[in-house]
Amino acid sequence: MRQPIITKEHVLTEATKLFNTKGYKTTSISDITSATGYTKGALYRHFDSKEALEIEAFEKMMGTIFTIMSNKIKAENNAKDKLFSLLDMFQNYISNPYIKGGCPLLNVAIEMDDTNDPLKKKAQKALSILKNSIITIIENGKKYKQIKPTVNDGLIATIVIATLEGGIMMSKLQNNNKDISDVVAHLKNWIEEDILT
Amino acid sequence: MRQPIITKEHVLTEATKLFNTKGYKTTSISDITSATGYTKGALYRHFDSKEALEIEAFEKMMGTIFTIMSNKIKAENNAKDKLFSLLDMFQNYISNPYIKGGCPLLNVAIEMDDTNDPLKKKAQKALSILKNSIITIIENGKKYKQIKPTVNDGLIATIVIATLEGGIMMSKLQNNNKDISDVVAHLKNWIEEDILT
DNA sequence: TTATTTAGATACCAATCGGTATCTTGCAGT
DNA sequence: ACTGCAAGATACCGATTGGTATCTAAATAA
Repeated sequence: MRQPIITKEHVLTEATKLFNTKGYKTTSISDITSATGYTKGALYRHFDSKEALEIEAFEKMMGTIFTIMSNKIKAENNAKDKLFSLLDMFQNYISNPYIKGGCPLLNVAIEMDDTNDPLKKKAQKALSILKNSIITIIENGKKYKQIKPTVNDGLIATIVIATLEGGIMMSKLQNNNKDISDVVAHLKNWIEEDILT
Repeated sequence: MRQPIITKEHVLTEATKLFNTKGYKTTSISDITSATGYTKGALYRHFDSKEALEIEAFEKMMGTIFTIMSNKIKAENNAKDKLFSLLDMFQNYISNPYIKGGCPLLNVAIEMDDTNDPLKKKAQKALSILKNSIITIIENGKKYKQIKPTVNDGLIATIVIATLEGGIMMSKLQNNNKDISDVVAHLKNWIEEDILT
């Protein structure tokens, strides 16, 4: 049975796991072929190059995360619950990740930051989407008097993202849940005391 | 003129730069030899393997940073100034780094987190040293009534480190100083309002 | 001055890298 | 049933990987 769509999806899925755990440049084509059981010929029929596969894998991961995130945010009806559900998502991600290997954005940011690799631009874009969704929550929260009108939207988004990503790094390095939990608890506290009305 | 000590130092310095920018596993021996002008024969006389060189390079970087950090902390004589000098150090690091390529601890943590590479243990150790130096500042600050006796030392250290490392990631990804500056300003604010007496 | 040690250069190794050209074969359309 | 296309396998390419064995020559000790 030859099922090209399934084949492509299978390759993409396995490549995704490998890139996010081993790293993009340190994952070889043969790592992917031996993980899928398909050959190089099959892989290169569906993807123009390793670089194209890397990009598609990253975008798939971020697409998955942003879709889930968007649904969780929409499911809540006030700024506090929206922000908290986003924080909970990051916390749960460590113990029960949709994709193994930690945050794909953080991984690409660190691997590509000193390069001109196309993935760097993709990561910049992803970070900007993440930041904007937090800013939007806060803006709407202000409109409905749930959030102090004086706070700086962009600054809050930056602090939240930086703290979460740093917490992920620490928990992953130490195979802990503690650091990300502590970080999320602290952010919730901070939001309650300094951000909400 | 043959100067083995200088040669080894030269190789180690160039390897350090390459590892911290390109990544450890993606930097090849020939990258290092062409950066130094020395040959593979010279390199392998001074280092048993690439892995040994990686470890020595990482420890050199962390040693440099911890030495500078320790001096800056010792130069201040109260908890607030000690903490602020540490924050300033991280902020200045982005615009004027001792070692190019961002925080060596963060880089290794992300590259090695899903591996059993010996560098992972080294990074765990480095994180623990960093965390303990913050904890020590806070403990001493409590002793001299500069810091609220109720605060949780370890938690503060975790929040500070996570936020700083996340800020570094964001600034490096976007070639900014803004994110790390915002993050440091926020941490200073937080320390003044919630931590100090 | 001569002998010994050793820093560093050169030349090689098998294994693997990303990529391509070619070939076989399963499947859809007629 | 036959034909044509495309999915996937196989075999190859030159370049590069980390590592080693050998050789030359500079520095040191006698």
